[in-house]
Amino acid sequence: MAKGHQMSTTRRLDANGRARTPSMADVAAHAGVSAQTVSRVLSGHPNVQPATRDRVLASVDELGYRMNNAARSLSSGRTRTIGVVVLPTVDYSGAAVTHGVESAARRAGYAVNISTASSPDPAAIAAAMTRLDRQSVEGIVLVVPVATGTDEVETIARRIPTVTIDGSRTMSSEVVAIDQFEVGRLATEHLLSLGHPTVWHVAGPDEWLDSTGRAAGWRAALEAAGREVPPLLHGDWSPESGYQAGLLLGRIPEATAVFVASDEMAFGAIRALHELGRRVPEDLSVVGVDDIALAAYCSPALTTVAQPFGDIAALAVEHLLRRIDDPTAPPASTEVAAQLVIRSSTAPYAG
Amino acid sequence: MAKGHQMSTTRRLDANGRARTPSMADVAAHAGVSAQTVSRVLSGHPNVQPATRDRVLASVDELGYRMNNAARSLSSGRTRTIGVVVLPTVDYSGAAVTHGVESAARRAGYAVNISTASSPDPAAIAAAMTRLDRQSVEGIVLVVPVATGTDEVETIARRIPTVTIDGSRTMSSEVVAIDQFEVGRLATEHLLSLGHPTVWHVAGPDEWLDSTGRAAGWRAALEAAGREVPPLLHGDWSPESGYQAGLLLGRIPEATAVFVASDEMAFGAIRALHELGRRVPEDLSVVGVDDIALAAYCSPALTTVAQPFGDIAALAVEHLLRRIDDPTAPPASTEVAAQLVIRSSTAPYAG
DNA sequence: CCACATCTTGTTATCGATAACAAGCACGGA
DNA sequence: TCCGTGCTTGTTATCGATAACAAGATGTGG
Repeated sequence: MAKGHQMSTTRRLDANGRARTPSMADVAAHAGVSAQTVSRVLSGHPNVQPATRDRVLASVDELGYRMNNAARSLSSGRTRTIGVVVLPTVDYSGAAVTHGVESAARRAGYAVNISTASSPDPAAIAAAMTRLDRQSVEGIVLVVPVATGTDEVETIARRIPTVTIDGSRTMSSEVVAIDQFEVGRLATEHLLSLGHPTVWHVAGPDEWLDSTGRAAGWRAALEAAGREVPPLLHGDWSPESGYQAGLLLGRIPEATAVFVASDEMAFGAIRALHELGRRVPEDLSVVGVDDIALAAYCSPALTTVAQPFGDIAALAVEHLLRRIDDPTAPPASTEVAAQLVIRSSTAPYAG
Repeated sequence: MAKGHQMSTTRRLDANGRARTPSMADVAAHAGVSAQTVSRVLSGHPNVQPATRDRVLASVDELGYRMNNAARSLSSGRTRTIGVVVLPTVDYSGAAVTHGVESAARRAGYAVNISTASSPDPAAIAAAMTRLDRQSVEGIVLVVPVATGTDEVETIARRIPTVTIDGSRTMSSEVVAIDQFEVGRLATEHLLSLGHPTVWHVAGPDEWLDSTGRAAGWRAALEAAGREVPPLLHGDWSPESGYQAGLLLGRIPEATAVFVASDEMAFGAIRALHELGRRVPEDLSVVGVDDIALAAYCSPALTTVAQPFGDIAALAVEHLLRRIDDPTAPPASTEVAAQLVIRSSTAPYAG
C-alpha cells in the first residue's frame, strides 16, 4: 500500500494525499516500533520497557492518535459498551437511575448506549434490546420496572447478560430491586402507627412491578394489623392521575390516611384534597414514594419513602460486569432497602 | 479456513466445533449467494432481484443473523451513532432533552451514546467529548448550557460535528437554543403588566448561559419600562437554594414580584415565603421557568415559562445530521421561542 | 443483428485493531 | 559453558463487514 509522502509530522496523508486520521500503524512507524507494541502500551500490558512506552506515548501525543473502537471491537470481540433500556417518561427515578448506571459504567471503563422503549410493552422492550444487540453491547441494564417475561426478551437475555432494575426475574436475567413490598409496608405501618384506623392506597399501573409490590406490602401491613383493606385506587404516575384520585378520596369522609405510590401523584392528590377543603395533614395524612427533590419544598413537605437510586444503579452495573466476566454464573437477585422520610404530610389520627 | 461440519441448520460451528454467532458469510452460504449480495439486501440497496432478496431474508431469519456493527463501522467508516454529553444533574430539563435527542436520533436510524461530564467545567466537558470521540460517534450533542469556549472543546468540535443545546456559540459548533432573553422578558413583562412596581430575580449560577440570558431579559424588560432594577439573587437550581433566596426576599417588604429562574427553585422560594408568613400570590407573585410536571399541582399552581424541550432536541438532531452529511456547511444558530403559562402564583399588585 | 446501457451478482482488497505465535535477548543455575 | 526461563518485541492471520471493480445477463434502439 502506497502511503504517499509524509510531509508533516502531525498529519498523515493517504495515497491521494488527503488527510487521514492516524492509525496505530502510523504511531508505530513514528515511534519506530511495531503496531503490536503500540497496542500493548495503550492497553496497559505490563511487559513493555519504560523507554519504549514513553516513546510510544510521545508519538501518540504528537500525532494526536485516537484509538478506533470499531477496529478494536472487531478484533477483540469486546466492545466495552453496555446498553440501557429506559422508558420514554421524564421522571425522577428513571433519570436518577440512568445517571447512576452511566457513572458506574464509566468508572469501570465501559461506555453506555441508551435505547428508549417506545412503550412498556414487552414487544417494545424487546425492540429496544434488539437495537442494543445490534450495537454489540456486552450487557444490558433494563430500567424497566414492568413484567417482561416474554420469549422475545428472554431470548435476548439468554445471549446477552441482562440485569433488570426493579423488574421481573426471568430465567436468564438478574434483578436488582428495591424491596417494593417493604416500601408499601413502611409507608402503611407509619400511617397505622399514627393511629389511623386504616390506610387507603393510590397505586400505579398494574403492569409496573413497583405498583404491585407496593400494593402487596400495603395490603399485608393492613392485614397484619387486622385492619379493613379499603378499595384500591389506580393512577398512571402522572400528577394529574394523582389529582383525579384525590378528587375521589376527598369525598370519602372516613379516609384519613393515604399511601400514594409516587411523590408526583401524591402532590396531585394533595392539590385535589386541598381544593375539596380537606387539609393535609390535619384531615388526611399522605405518604408518597421516591423522595424527589421537591418533596421537602412543596407544601406540605411530603412524608415519603426514599429509594436509593444511585446505590441500586451501581449495584446493577456491578452485577452486570460480573456476569459479563463469567457468563456461566447463574443469575441472582438482590434487594435493597428503602427508607422512610418523615416530613409534614402525615399527622396523628385526630378522631 | 476450515469451517468444520455444519451439522445444524441453526447453529454454525467454528473450526473447534464450538458455537459461533453467524456472520454475513454464513448467511450468504446458506442462501447460496455472495456476502456482498447479503450486504446489499440488508442495507436496502435497490438493485437486487426480489427472489434473491427473499431468499436472503429467509436465511437471515433462519440463522438468526444479526449484523456486527463493529465490522460495518470499520469497513464503511460510519458508525451511525451520535453522542450526547449531559451534566450529572437529575433535573427535568436535562432528562427531557436527552429523551428528545434519543428519539429523534432513533427515528433517523442513529444510535445514541451517552457521556456524563463530571462537572460543568470545560475540562470535564472536553473529557466527556473525548470519550465519545473514542467511540467514533459521528456527531455530538452538548446538552450543556454553560460557556464552553475553550480550546479543548473547540478542537474536538472542529473535527466532530457538534451542536450545543442552549450553550455558547463557538467557532466550530452550532447552537440550538431556547431564547433565554425572551424567557426573562416574558416573565418580567407579565409581572409588570400585573401592576407590580418592579420585579426581583433569583437567577441560576453565572456559568449557565440560561442564567445570564434570563437575567439579561429581566433587566432589559425592567429598563424598558423605566423601573428600578433590584439587586440580583443567585441560586444553584436546587430547591434548597430557592428556599434560601426566599428567606431573604420574604424579609424585604417592597418585594412583591419575583421571577425565579427555575420551577424547582421557585417552589423552594415559595416555601420560604410561606414560612415567613408571606402569601403567594396575594403578597408576592412568583414566576418560574421550565413548566415541570408538578408545576400545575404543587400549591400554588405555578405561573411559569414553558420551554419546548422536545422540539429543541429534535431540532438539534436535525442540525447535527445535516452537518454530518455536509461537514463543510458553516455552523448556524437557531433560537426557539418559549411560552408563558399563567397559573395561580401571580396576581395583580395589591398596593 | 449488433453495439451499448442497465441490471444483477460476484471477487478482491481493505478498514484498524488484537490474538497467537515466534524470535531475540538477558539472566541464573547446573 | 550450556540450557531453560522470562522478558521484550515483532510477524502473521484474523475479526466481519463494505467499497471498488469486474463480469455475465438482459434489454433496447438503430
